[in-house]
Formats: sequence, structure tokens, C-alpha cells
Amino acid sequence: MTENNKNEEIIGLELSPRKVSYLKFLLGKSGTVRTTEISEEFEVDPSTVTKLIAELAEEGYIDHIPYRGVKLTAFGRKYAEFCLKRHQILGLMFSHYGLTPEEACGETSRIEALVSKKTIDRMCFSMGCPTVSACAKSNKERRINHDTCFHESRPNLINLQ
Amino acid sequence: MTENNKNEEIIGLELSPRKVSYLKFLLGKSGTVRTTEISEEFEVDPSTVTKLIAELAEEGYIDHIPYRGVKLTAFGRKYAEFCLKRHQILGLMFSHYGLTPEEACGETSRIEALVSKKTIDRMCFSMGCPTVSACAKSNKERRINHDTCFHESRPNLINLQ
DNA sequence: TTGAATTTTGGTACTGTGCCAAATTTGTTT
DNA sequence: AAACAAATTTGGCACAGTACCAAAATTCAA
Repeated sequence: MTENNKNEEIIGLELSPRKVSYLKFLLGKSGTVRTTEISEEFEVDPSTVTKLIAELAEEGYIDHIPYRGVKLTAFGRKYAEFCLKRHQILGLMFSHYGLTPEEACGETSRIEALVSKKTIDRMCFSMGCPTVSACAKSNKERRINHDTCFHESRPNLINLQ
Repeated sequence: MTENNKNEEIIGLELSPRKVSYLKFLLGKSGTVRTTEISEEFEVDPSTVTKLIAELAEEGYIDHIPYRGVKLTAFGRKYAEFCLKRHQILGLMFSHYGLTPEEACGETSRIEALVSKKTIDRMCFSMGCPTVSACAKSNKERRINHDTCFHESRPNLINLQ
């Protein structure tokens, strides 16, 4: 792979929509994930999956053992966590404007790959670092992980003078 | 053109990002607009503009007189007004979360073509049908036109029981 | 070991967007 | 009115993103 040690900061616009979907999916799986699992999840041809995972591996987000499966790298996991949080924050935003969880999730899925981390951090901060999202099915998936946050401060630490 | 009489409802996902940009630009111009004006605005080759305007004409958004210029059709104007309002509502949304006008405008430009009218109407309603946007330069451009709105009611008409 | 299932490879396609060079049209200037 | 400059269009090509199919390669299980 070209970039084995990804130390770069996350901008948020690095990956195409499909790649973002794959990373989020992998985040919810443990161990090695097979091509077929992904192709079934997204209802696309396995060969389509093979090509995208080859690129994600090349870019350092996943490790790929041919004919075996893929696994997130440390960096890939960090990036996927950001992607999930972005999805959750945007979903909450739409929910706040009255969309149902399903609508919020659908609308978010179309735009999420185009929203920068800087903006998500700002929104997260402005929302008071919410800990529960609106659109996931299980309670586990509703938890919002703030590890990738980069705010100057947390609301509960603000000195209001 | 294939569809000369566009009576369809606006979904909001009909046009590609570039086409949305062109329509919004045309909305700010009066009379016939020349290919060069558009190509200079977006810093692309005139031939690129020619191709997109051919498609927009085919789709019924603009009238195109070859070698002369283009003009919004009635439907194109209505659609462009929706596009502008969508931009303004999304820009306001980002502003509410603390982004500067420039940031809000930039972030909006990336995602706007992917946000449905249904969602925009919901957000607009939830915001109380705001009349002033956040990201335009002139005051004229800041005014929000609610002609394309489709709410069940307006906030000031809500019967709170 | 052999056959079935999975995965990958290679080819192709389509959308969106862009460039370039060449041809066409328009408008202007002698 | 002819000729030239400027603007526009046409046709060819390209690249990213995404997808399919058929064929080849690999793995796994009987």
C-alpha cells in the first residue's frame, strides 16, 4: 500500500460515498469480513466490492488478505469512527428539524461524504456533544463516540466568564 | 426539447451539482445570458458550458438560442428559485451551528444538490419561514423567497390549541 | 481429489464533469 | 461587401466513481 502510516489529520472529504459506506459497515463487524458480506449488504456484485476494497487497502484504511477478507487498520478504524459520528450528528440535525429517524438517516446518507470534519466538530460542539443519536436501530449503535472530536473545549468545561 | 411542459412536482434531486449552480447563476441575471458569462463565472471551458446548457435546454429548464445565449423557462425559474431557497436554508442551518457565512456557503455548495425539497420545506417550517439568509453578499440576495414552499401551514398560522 | 462456492481479474458501460482542437457562426471593420 | 476577430459549438478524448458480466483463480468441503 502506498500510505501505510497514515498520520494525517482527517479533513472528512477523503473518501467517496461508497467507500464511506463500506467503512461504516466494517466498523459494525468484528474480525475479518468477507467480500460476500459486503456485496450482500449493499446489493452489488462481488466484483464491485473487490475493486473498492482494493482501493481502500491501497489507501491504508483496511488490510486485505486476498480470498480471505478485510479488516480495518488502526487508521481505518479511526476514520470509520469519524464517519459514523458524522452520520449521527447530521442525523440528529435533521431530526431536530422534524424529520423522522428514517428520513433523517436517508437524507444524511446522501450528503455525509461531502461534509467536512471541521463542520461536524462545530455542529457537535454546538449541540453540546450529544451522546445519543437519532437514527440507529440498536441502542449500542445510538451511542455517539467523541474520540475523534477536535473542539477547543467541551460545553461542560466552558468558562462563561 | 423532450419535456416542454414541465408540470411535475419538484423533488429536489433532479439535477447534478453543476446544473444547480448554473440555474442559480441564471436566476441572478436578467435577459439572455451568454456562454462566456457562465464559463467565466465558473472558470471552465466554454465548451463545457455549451454541453451542460444543451442538457438543461433538453430538460426544459432553459431556452437556448444557439450562438446567442440562454434564458430560464418558467419552470426553470421556479426550479432555480427552489435551488436558491435550498441554498439559503442550508446556509442558515450551518450558521445556526456556528459556521461563518463563508464556511456555511461553502459547505452548502457541496451538499445542496443532494437535499430533497421535502426536507428543505420541513427545515424551513421548523425555522419559522425565515426571511433573511446568512450567506449572500447583497441584501437583495439575502431575501428568502417562499413561493416554492409546500408546508401544511405557516408558523404564524399554527393553531396551538 | 474433485467439485462447489467464493473471490478476483479483465472488459465494458454509463454519469458527471472537464479539456482541447477544429469547425461554425456572428459581428465588426475597413 | 469582404475579411477578420471573437464567440460558440462540435467532436474527440479523459478521468473519477460506480456498476455489471464472464472467465479465471483460489479455497473449502465432501
